[in-house]
Amino acid sequence: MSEAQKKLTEATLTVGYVAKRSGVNVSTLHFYETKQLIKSWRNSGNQRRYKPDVLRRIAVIKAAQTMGISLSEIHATLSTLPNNRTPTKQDWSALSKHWQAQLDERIQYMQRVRDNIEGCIGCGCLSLKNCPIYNKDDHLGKSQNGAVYLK
Amino acid sequence: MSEAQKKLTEATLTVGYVAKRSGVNVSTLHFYETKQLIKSWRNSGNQRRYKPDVLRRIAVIKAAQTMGISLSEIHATLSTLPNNRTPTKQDWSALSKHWQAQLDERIQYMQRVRDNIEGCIGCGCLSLKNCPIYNKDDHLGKSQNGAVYLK
DNA sequence: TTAAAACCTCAAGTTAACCTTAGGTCAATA
DNA sequence: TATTGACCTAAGGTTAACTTGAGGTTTTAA
Repeated sequence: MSEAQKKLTEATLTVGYVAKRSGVNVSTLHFYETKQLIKSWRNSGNQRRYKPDVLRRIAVIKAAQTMGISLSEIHATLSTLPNNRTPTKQDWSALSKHWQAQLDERIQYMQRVRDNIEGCIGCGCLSLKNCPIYNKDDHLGKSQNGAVYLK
Repeated sequence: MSEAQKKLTEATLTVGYVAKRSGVNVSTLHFYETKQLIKSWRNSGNQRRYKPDVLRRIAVIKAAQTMGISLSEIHATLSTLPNNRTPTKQDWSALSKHWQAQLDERIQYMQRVRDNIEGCIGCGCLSLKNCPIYNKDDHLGKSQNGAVYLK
């Protein structure tokens, strides 16, 4: 299908509209594009145009960030989505399953921290060698640092 | 008297020793000092010397960071410790209680996210207005962003 | 005593995830 | 048609929490 036909048959969104609908800044959309988290094409005047499913994509990015997943991890996971077609509900569901598991791990780790923090602060394990908090035996400890932004 | 003996009798620690014992870099100790998280005095040659309780302080800082508490929050909490005497076990215990509560909140929030993420990704709340994840009604949502580093 | 190891300060670099600004172009509307 | 608002790029700024490097001093140990 030609570009012209696409525009006629599918709704195409401007960057300003997408920004308003998704609640992120235009600059963030630019930024996400450089990070290959979203994509767009250009109209004749070099302005960005988006397919509507970019909105869900952004929502997913934001949700994942809320879970403490970094943009690079998000990028990795998003790139498992089908490239040739608009993702289905099943596609998105699989993503959420993936992240749910990560989140479960993090929650368990936090619980362990919570349950040990007092003893740890009160104890004499100054070298941090025996501290249960520092002995993360699950692979959480080995994973690259994932910042959790709870804003 | 040798410096080694001094360490035994007066228990004053050098920056290198503290770094090794606590597992952080010397540069980090410098940095923490500029942030007023720890303190030291200088010997005649302008080198830092520490009281042994700096080790516990560092352990606490690290533990709090593990819980996702920012250095500025840690600074605020640490400054509630008595200034005039070495903190007792009770003092430290009070600190841990304080942070435990915060951690509980974060865990609950994460659980809410986990329990809602699939529905949220699958649902049509593209404006993010009705999404349970974005409607953090507890004061977690209003707090300054606290990065959780799970390295 | 003297060389190596440990310290010192100050400035600048690093990473993530954006935001801001400058200097222009494009598009919508009165 | 002309103006205003929306867009564009590229570079540089921001914050947190550190790290690295340069250039010089102090301590320790053989």
